[in-house]
Amino acid sequence: MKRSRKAADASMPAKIDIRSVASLARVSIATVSRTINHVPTVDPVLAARVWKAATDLNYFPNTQARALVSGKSRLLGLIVSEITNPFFPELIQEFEHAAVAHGYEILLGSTNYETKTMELCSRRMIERMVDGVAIMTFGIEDFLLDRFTADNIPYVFIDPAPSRPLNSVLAVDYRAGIYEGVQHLAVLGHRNIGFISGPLNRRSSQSRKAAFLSCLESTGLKANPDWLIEGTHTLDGGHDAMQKILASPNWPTAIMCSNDMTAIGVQHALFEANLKIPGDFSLIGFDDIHLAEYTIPPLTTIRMSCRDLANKAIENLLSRLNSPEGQPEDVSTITTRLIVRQTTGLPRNALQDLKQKPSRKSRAR
Amino acid sequence: MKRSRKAADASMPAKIDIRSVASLARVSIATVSRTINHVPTVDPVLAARVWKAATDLNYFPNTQARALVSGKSRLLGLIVSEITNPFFPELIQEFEHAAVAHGYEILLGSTNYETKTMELCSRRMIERMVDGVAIMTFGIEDFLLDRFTADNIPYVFIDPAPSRPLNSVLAVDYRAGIYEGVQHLAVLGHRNIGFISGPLNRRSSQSRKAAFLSCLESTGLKANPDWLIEGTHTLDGGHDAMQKILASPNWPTAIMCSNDMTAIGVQHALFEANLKIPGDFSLIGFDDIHLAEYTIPPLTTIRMSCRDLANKAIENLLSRLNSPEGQPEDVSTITTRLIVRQTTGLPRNALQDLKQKPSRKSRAR
DNA sequence: AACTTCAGTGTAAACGTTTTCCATCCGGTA
DNA sequence: TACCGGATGGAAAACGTTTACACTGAAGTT
Repeated sequence: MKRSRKAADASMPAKIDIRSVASLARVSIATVSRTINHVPTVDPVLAARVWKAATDLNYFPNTQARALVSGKSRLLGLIVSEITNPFFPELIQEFEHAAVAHGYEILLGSTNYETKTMELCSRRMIERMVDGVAIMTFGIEDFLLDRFTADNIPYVFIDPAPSRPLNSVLAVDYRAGIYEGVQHLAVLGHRNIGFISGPLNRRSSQSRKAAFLSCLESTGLKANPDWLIEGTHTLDGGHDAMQKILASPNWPTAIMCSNDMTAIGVQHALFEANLKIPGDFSLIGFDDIHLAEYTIPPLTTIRMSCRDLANKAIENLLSRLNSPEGQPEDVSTITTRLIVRQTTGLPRNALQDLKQKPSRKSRAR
Repeated sequence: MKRSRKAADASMPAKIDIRSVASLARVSIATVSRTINHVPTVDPVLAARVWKAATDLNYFPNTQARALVSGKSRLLGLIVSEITNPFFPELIQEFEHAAVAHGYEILLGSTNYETKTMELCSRRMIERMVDGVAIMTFGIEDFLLDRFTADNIPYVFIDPAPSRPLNSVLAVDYRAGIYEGVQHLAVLGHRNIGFISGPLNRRSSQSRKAAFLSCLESTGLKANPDWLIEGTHTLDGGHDAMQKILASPNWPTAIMCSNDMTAIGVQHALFEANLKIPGDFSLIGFDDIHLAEYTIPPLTTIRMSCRDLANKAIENLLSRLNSPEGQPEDVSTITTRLIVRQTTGLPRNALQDLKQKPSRKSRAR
């Protein structure tokens, strides 16, 4: 009665805890703890007995108890936008890989772009005492960040949060890749380029759009509002956005998308409309998910290395975790670059134009 | 000195725990606990004070401590094969949705088809004291199952594990959908059908292959070993498998795939070889991931509803969790069915054959 | 008026670990 | 022989909760 809250009926297998191991190995629980934590001062003979007992009993230490007393959960939080966008599984996999390499596990949260869900995710991270958290999605509310700070949990953003310390941001150089993309199109002869963004309540969507606009300008091209569509970073979003562009009075000759899923949606809208890629429209995606190689035709896209992203995030978190006081680590930068495949080509009617007004080509330079 | 292990320097924000809430609300910690756990007997006046204090302090209860003492983590484990196969994120999302609806969170594990990783995942599940676990991937070693049993953790499989209790299996009726698929092809006139399986060390891969073979037979068709390829359930695997088939002396006129990613890989191999779908080859996938609607052309496939799968798994786990002693729940069955899109059509040379030997068509019936 | 109930509250034990501190043991030295 | 110091092991406190139990009043019953 004393031992257990529930009546322990004989048929029930005995609980396997540190005490069972200790008694089987004929040592104290302290010695068991020291042994499995590889404290060097324990006598090899006892250690051997402990290991034998532990494996015989199939003993797994209880992480919750461990975390509770040590104050370290060896858990890293990862909050992403949407697990069904293949970019994130790839990121998650890299993140997990890097985490495990450093002896951590990950606790995953997916916000589905909802503020409420984001709050729930953050709560979970705190309740489960993560040692650090990587926020790979849009704006988190300040009171949650304050709560992280109060619990001394370092966090890292994928994009500049203006109000927050510099050592907690992972700066992505969207401009590099997007500039390459715009240049690539311009060189092919495209002058009219549309852009389908992600949901604009996300900082990273805004950044990508802003980068596009700025690159357009520095290439000497003008944006047409009809071709600047807010998408949702989903297949359906890309499809619908392209239909809107097709419904506009003039058509661009090329489309850039804020992510690859959008681009695949665009491909499909064009397929339905019986328009050819790159014959009728050139298309550039963003992210370079594995699938991009496998679309028909394979997608020209801008690569943002999720391995880089994951490694830099973990590195940042870990260094702040282990250092005395979150010193101002230099800001990590993630670069992006164009991967040319088969969805970009000469603009529609390029040959025809060439024949009719041969002067234009030379004028364009 | 007594209060804290580390010297508590004044600059450090005070820990927010149940005690802080209790003292701010001027009640005992028991009352705080009862309030936040919605025990009905607490005086509304005090409850109000507690809630106010909790929100003022931004208090989140520590899940680890909670789990430790109550013996319930309110965590459900989910072990999948491979997070980068889009079927699984869709499944995970459904699973999480259903779990949250019942007040549970999920702990995710991804095995990448490696036995070692599977063991690590299972360990984590046990160490973190999950209340139940759904195993949506291939064979787990017996000693791990025994450990689950020892800890009184109910588990559920996606496929019959012969040696295990019936109430822990989720039986998928692969045959229903595959039969529809084979029939569909046969009616179109296909007599030579290839099959690209998943990795055959997985029970569910074996089941799908066996179902295909059996359906082929009952349709009166014969299997050709050259067209029975073991794939990997990945894009690359599908691509490579199709190349093998193209290298064989005779070509089938249709291909069925054990999952959609494989089918997309096949599409790409055919694109590279400049062969048309469904003109040269008809193609059927399996799973019906969201992407299947978006391939070019859209993929005919066999739907296995991951919502069904997730809901049934959770239902099963929960009912065994709450019932006195794991009573023999009736086995849940998941059905599959054909979704016809645009990758299936008449066999290659069908019209030609028709012209040349009109008798064949009638003989075929 | 003296019991019984009972709702509502607080105290303290438990959960399974880690970690501090102290006791013991050993060999070596004076 | 007595003493010291360095290993090494064990007892017990601590982590932040839940929950069994005991206690308090007030209300209802005789």
